[in-house]
Amino acid sequence: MKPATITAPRSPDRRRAILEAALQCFVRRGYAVTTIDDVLRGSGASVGSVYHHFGSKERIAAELYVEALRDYQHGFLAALEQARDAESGVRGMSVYHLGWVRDHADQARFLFQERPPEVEQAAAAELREMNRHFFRRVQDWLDVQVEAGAIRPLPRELFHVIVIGPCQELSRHWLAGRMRIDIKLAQRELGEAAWAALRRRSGP
Amino acid sequence: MKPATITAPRSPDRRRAILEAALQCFVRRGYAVTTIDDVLRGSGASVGSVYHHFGSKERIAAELYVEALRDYQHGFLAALEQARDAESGVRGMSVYHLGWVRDHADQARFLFQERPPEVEQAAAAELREMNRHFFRRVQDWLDVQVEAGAIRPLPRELFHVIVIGPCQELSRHWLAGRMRIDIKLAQRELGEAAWAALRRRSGP
Amino acid sequence: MKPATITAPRSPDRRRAILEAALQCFVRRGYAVTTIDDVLRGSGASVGSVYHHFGSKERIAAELYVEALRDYQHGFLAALEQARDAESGVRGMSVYHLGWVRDHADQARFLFQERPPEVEQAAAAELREMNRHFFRRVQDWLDVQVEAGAIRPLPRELFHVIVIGPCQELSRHWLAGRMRIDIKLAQRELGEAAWAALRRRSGP
Amino acid sequence: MKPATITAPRSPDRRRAILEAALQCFVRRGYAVTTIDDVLRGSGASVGSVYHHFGSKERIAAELYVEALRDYQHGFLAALEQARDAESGVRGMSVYHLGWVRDHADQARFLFQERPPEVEQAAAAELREMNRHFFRRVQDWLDVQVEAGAIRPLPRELFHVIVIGPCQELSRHWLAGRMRIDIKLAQRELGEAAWAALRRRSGP
DNA sequence: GATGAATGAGCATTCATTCAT
DNA sequence: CATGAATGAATGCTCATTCAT
Repeated sequence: MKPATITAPRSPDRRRAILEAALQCFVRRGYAVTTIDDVLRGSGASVGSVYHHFGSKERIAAELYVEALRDYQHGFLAALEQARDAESGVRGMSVYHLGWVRDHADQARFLFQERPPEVEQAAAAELREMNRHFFRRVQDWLDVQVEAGAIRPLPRELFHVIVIGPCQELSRHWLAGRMRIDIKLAQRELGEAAWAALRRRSGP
Repeated sequence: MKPATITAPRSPDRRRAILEAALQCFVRRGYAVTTIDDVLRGSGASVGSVYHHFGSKERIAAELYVEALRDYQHGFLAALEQARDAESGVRGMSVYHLGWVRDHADQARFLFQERPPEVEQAAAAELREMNRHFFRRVQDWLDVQVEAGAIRPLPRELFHVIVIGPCQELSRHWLAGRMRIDIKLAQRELGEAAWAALRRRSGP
Repeated sequence: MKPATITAPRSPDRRRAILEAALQCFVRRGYAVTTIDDVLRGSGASVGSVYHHFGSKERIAAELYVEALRDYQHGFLAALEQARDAESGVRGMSVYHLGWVRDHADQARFLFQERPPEVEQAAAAELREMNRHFFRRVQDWLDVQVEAGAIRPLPRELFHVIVIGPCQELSRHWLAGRMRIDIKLAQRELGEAAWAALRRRSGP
Repeated sequence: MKPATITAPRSPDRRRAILEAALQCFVRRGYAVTTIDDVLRGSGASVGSVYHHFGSKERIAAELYVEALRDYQHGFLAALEQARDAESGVRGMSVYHLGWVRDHADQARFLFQERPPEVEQAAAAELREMNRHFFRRVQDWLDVQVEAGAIRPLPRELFHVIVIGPCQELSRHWLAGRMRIDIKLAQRELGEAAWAALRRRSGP
């Protein structure tokens, strides 16, 4: 008599294992240089299994890419849209970005450090849709704040660049292990810097 | 095992031609994906010649990397050290970075977008030395300004990140052709943003 | 980067076919000068298949080397240990050596004529073990005969050299086709010579 | 005023240096695996210089081969032909062979361990002539001894093999560093063994 | 779903050799 | 005589992918 343990379906575990091993490899050695064999060794799967589930190396990467980006954007919008005012919104972006990077280091490495063109291309359709939606909502929020006079008018490209740029730069160094800094401190200071750079200044 | 046929035109610029072709390739297709053959076709050199001069694909890239970084850092320090005051120094960094990127687009693409680990490693010794010197001098300048009360005290890592981060982020998008913006405008606005974020604020 | 076309006949003897083709090549042209392509043509396998099974050219050779040596040593010990007395033991070694060479000409060529250092090194661990066991057992036999007064005492290194040396020298010439001689005759005469050189002589 | 030192011609030194470096390389790494570049590094010569003097890698080796063999054979015949009787002749061969090997270790390694077919072929004409002369004279000596009843009649191939085989086998092990033995002892014992194997035995 | 042997185009690199200076 | 840049065929090996079991 078998005990009543419910045997979980193999397949989802396999997929997960493969994705996780692949992420490790992409992030440690780089996508272009990672071989399917590396992924096999890391996941315990067989070649056949990998190709059964994903069909190609590109598509493994594409799946990881989309998954990570979706998670990042989802949280970003949630944080932004529940902000009470312009200042907490702007500061919140820095806080969110750095927090997400800290909590999803490998996904962040893959998303922000590597951008293998083949992969972006393989995920292009889905990416386009996601980005369109994401940037529209960020822009909507921004337009409201500018109209309300809380944020100074700026070409929209610069807005994103001013807020996220420092976070990204810091993230890159931090993720590469080239910079040891307290993330909480960075969240505060980069939020402060972003707000200082964007807020509407009345006086001189 | 039998040898070549006819020795080709002895060009004193073989090295240069190879470096330039390689840069083009690395930047268009990516380092990992560029083949020596691509470089051959681009430069008109023969395999043997490439290996005679550089010894490996890595070392071609390393040479390009060091060369580009040296040029960037040299100009950066020159701009910084001839600045009259803190404000023009800070604004000057944004101006310099974006200007250098615009004027050396391919070198910038290679330096800032691609960072193949093998290449960094191949150039590691030289890089370490260059970076040590560079950051010491930047830091020295910064210490003076902070001491003089012109710039607010900040962990040194954040300083660089706040000034260069937005420029880098914008550069990346611009170099990737994903953003069309007037560089002069960006120089002004990102300089403004950086200065707003760093200057010592007296009142609220 | 796109893959193969049609999977070829799944032969359980792929390994064997590769080993045999490789032996032919190594022996005809020399190990260093044999190309993987030669082995491919000789075996009908594909590059991938060869590397799937062996991993490197060296390891193909190492496997052949160990296999041949094992066979040689196994038979040698069997012959030695079933010899009735010292004389038949000593004569038997010459007989065995020359017989084995005649019956395994290509393996002998590989084992005794070529000794590519890379190959010995690739098989080093296994070889060391085999040789230790082999020489211990030969030495044990010899010690008994010397103690019994049938063979004159000699530094152990010289014993082997006196018995096998002439066989080896003859084998080399014979295998290289530089000497045409009746092996049976050589077995008798070299056995005779070895015995004459080793037996304990009573009178002057 | 220059001092009266006679400046020796450069060329012979260069040739020597190249030959010596080549011998080292051939012997340490193997002929097939030695590159012209190895020889350059070892000799301080330039590619051009090597090709000026020798014309090809093969011909460097051929020259070394012939030179070594000539020296070996010359001494061998001298020793043989000044022997007073059969016994001292036979013993003398072992003594000479082992002595030459000890005194010309690298040349011996090249001559006896490596026999790259290309090299033998490149020197074929000269070799044929040398060997013909050498073996004729050895045979002549032998015929005399057999006719005089001092040495038992044997197929001529076996004669050489019985005398030189043990020396060769020992030399190989000794040259490879696999055997540490006193050469004087070996000379005596292998000479003894050879004589025991060849002398005409009167009684049973 | 899983497995792993088989495939072969493609790649980085080596190396003997030539020849203009 | 010496030098070393240039040549390019050849080589060992990798790797994404297929497919019979």
